[in-house]
Amino acid sequence: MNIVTWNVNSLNVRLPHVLRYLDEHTPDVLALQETKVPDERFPQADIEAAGYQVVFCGQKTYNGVAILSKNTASNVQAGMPEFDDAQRRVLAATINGVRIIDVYIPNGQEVGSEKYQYKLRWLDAFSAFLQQQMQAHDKLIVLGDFNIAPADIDIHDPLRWQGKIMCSERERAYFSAMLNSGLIDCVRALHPEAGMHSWWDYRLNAFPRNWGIRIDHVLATPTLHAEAAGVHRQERAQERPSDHAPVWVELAGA
DNA sequence: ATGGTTGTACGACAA
Repeated sequence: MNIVTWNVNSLNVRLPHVLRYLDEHTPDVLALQETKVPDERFPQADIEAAGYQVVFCGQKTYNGVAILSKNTASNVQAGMPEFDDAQRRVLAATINGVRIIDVYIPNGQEVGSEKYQYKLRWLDAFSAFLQQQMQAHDKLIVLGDFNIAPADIDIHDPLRWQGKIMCSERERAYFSAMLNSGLIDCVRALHPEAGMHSWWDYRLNAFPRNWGIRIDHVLATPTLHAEAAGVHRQERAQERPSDHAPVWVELAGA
């Protein structure tokens, strides 16, 4: 199974990019974040015309997640049952016998801010939700925009970013806990080298300078046997691109 | 230089 995560930063703007990507790469599953589309206006027909099924959970202006797949999704769950949240950031579904959890983890804005506190509360809830999901499913993938750079090797300029949002010790501790629970960071496991960035700021000419950070991740149970992974960074070089590139993983165990 | 760009929506705010 080939699975991809992509923060598209508005599906209204990026629908043509997504349709072309599906045509070029034909992934089995594509998890999107920041669709910024209410459910009643989701472009379901366009995606189905491309040969994909889709489940989605969105809202106006902010957030929003969707899972596109060749095969049917079952046991679809929007949001975390134990965490009442107006922000649409979680969508779980079972596809090809694999539990897939699509996440858009809060950005947090700045360490110490109110939004940072929300990010930490949100991560507390997600940790509990993930633990429950892992107990229920032997084959599980959690993927999406984590807004966490797990280690200094994931940052173009670690000194500049030290202790900043997405790099603070408290945020990284949540990521480490997911690995300690038995999940594998597929891209890092297959690519120990630096430079596997997934996000480049629109500002400061960051992409041409390769001032990137690795904050989009695919974590999988060892039962899924990730055998190849990478970043489709050419998508960041397209006309009117998202500020994130797709991150893909090929799994032999599903 | 603590800079600047994009999306949403039409003025800020989020990222």
